[in-house]
Order: sequence, then C-alpha cells, then structure tokens
Amino acid sequence: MMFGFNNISIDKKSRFSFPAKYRDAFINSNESQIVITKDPQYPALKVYLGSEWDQISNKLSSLQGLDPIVRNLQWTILGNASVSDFEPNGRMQVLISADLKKYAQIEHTNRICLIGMGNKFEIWNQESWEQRQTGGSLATEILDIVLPESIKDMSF
Amino acid sequence: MMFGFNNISIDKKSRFSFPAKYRDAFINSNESQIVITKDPQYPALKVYLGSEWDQISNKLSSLQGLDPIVRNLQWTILGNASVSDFEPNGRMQVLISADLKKYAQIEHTNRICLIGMGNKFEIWNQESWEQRQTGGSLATEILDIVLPESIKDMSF
DNA sequence: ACAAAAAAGTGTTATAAAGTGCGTTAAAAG
DNA sequence: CTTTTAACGCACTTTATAACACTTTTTTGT
Repeated sequence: MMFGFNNISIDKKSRFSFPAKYRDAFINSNESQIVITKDPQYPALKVYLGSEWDQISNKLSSLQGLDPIVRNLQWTILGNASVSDFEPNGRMQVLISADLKKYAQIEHTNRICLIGMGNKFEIWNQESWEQRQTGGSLATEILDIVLPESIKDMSF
Repeated sequence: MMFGFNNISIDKKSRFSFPAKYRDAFINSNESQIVITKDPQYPALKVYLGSEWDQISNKLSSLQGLDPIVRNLQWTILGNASVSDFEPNGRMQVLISADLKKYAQIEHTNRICLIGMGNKFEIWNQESWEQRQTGGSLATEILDIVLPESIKDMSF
C-alpha cells in the first residue's frame, strides 16, 4: 500500500518520478499504467494505478448522465484523464500535461507534494497542501449539495 | 501489550529505537512493519504496528471521500503515514521524516517521549507531554468540528 | 506540399544528499 | 562484577535531481 507525504521535484520537461519506496508496491500490483486526472473538488490531481482506474472509470461511465452532478464528475474525472505507460522496474517517471499542471497550480514551480492515500496518490501545490493541513478552510466547505444515491458508495 | 512512558533519544539521522522491554511483544505479534503518522487532534505522532495499521487504513479509505471532514482525516492520517520495515530481533530502529518531526515539534531536540498505549504508541515533544500531564491545555485542539456518523465509531 | 526549425518527449549520466548497517563506547540493570 | 541496553560515530549504500544528449512530433515559412 502506498501512503505518506513526499515533497518531490518536477524536471524541466514536466516529469516527476515516484519515490523508490513505492517500487515494491507497484511491482506487486503488477501495474504497467498510471492515470492522472483532475480532483473534482480541489485544485489537485489524482494519480491512479491502471487497475484502480479501470474500476473507477467503468463504474463512473456507467452511471446515467442525466443528473448534473454525475455529469460534472464524469466530465472532470473521465474527460481529463491522462494515461501513461509505466515501468515499475525503471525510473518510474510520469509526465504531467500543461493542462493538469495549470489545474493543480503547479505551473510555476518545480516542487510538488505527492501524497500517498493507500490505493491512489494526490498531487498538490505545496502552499495549498500546507493550508489544507492546518484545517483552516474546513468550516466553509461543509458539503452543501446533496449527492445522488448512485455515487454515495463510490470513493474516488 | 505495550504500555508505559519512555524518554528516549533520536540520533542525527532522525532514528529512534524502541526500548528493549517491548521486544517480546513485537516478536509475539509477528510484526515486520511499523507505521508512523500524525495524530489528528494534537501535535503528536501515532505509531502503529503493521497489522493494526491495515485495519485502520482500510476502514478509513473506504469512507466517502466527498465529505470534506472525512477527506481531511484521510489526508492527515493516510496522507502522512510513513511505513517502515522493522525487525523485532534487530535494533528495532525507525526513521522519522522531517515532516513528521516538524508536526510533533521535535525538530530541534534529540529527546522525545514515547508512550505505550496498548496497541499503539504516541510520540510527543517533552514539553507538550508534560503540559498535558499537569492538566494544562495545549494551544491548538486541531479537530474541533462535528464528526460525521461514519467515523464516530472509529478509534485511531 | 515540403523542408527547416522549433518544441516536446525520452533516455543517460554524474553528484550531492539522504538513508542504512554495524561496531564501539557509555550507561544502566541484574 | 557481569550482562544488557542505549546512544553515538562512522562507513557504506541508495536515492533524488540536475544537466545533457538524442529522438520524435509539431509548427512555420516558402
């Protein structure tokens, strides 16, 4: 499983590499693809292993798109996904597109926060992450929309 | 079971070792991993055995991440977890990351308090711990918001 | 439409920093 | 006094990152 905080660099060509400590996890789960997409709630990116992504994307695309909330999630998550080949034995490098960099507000920096959340990672701009960690802005964002039943049991 | 107070040292490379009195407990419970992460309420660290951690992290990551309070807990606990291999027969040493040291306010000292809480440990800055013990309140109680039902029955 | 130039993407290497392992000394316990 | 444990120091190994070279794709001008 993949947990924990990492402050890592992006090179001039917009690549980052996963810290070596996750290598075994990648090898064991037999992954050969990595998918990066937008986080639907925050200015951050989600990074999924290929197999995880298959589950999420299948489930999400099968939902009926008439509900505007579902429709929005589909646009955000499916419509921005970027699939990369990935070699767990190699350098474990992944390219981030200009578009995704912009969304996560990491266009003008070469340091990012890569957060292991168990079955996925998140990528954050350093300042945004630190603000989140203090919990300061929490009070203002208690979910004010009612989620449709269909996604209540999904965890992205 | 692992109980009791220990005042121990961190070396120059940010490692501490568990007191020898816990060796049998580690060997008996057959652990080969130790997980350190942030305490969600206080400026302290939680130290879990691998098996305990599996339970906690599974439960926590299965919760609805669209709820901002849940998401915050996931960030704090999962997103800051550091997993170490651990040999109960060896020196029982564990590395603490710079990030976690900062959170627990133990960056500028080489003495820490390691508190056995039965199935887990806590790591405290010495002054904070003493204040707690004498009933003084700490500056920040980080999580002072109402918890959603889904996590009311969890014990971290 | 084609060639040249620029940009984007891929791969390799070198080096400083971070992490690991282990022997030695000092302190505590039996 | 002997044995065990904790702390320290040092050497070795691994890792992260920047610099560089090469290839492929895209853009531009004629």
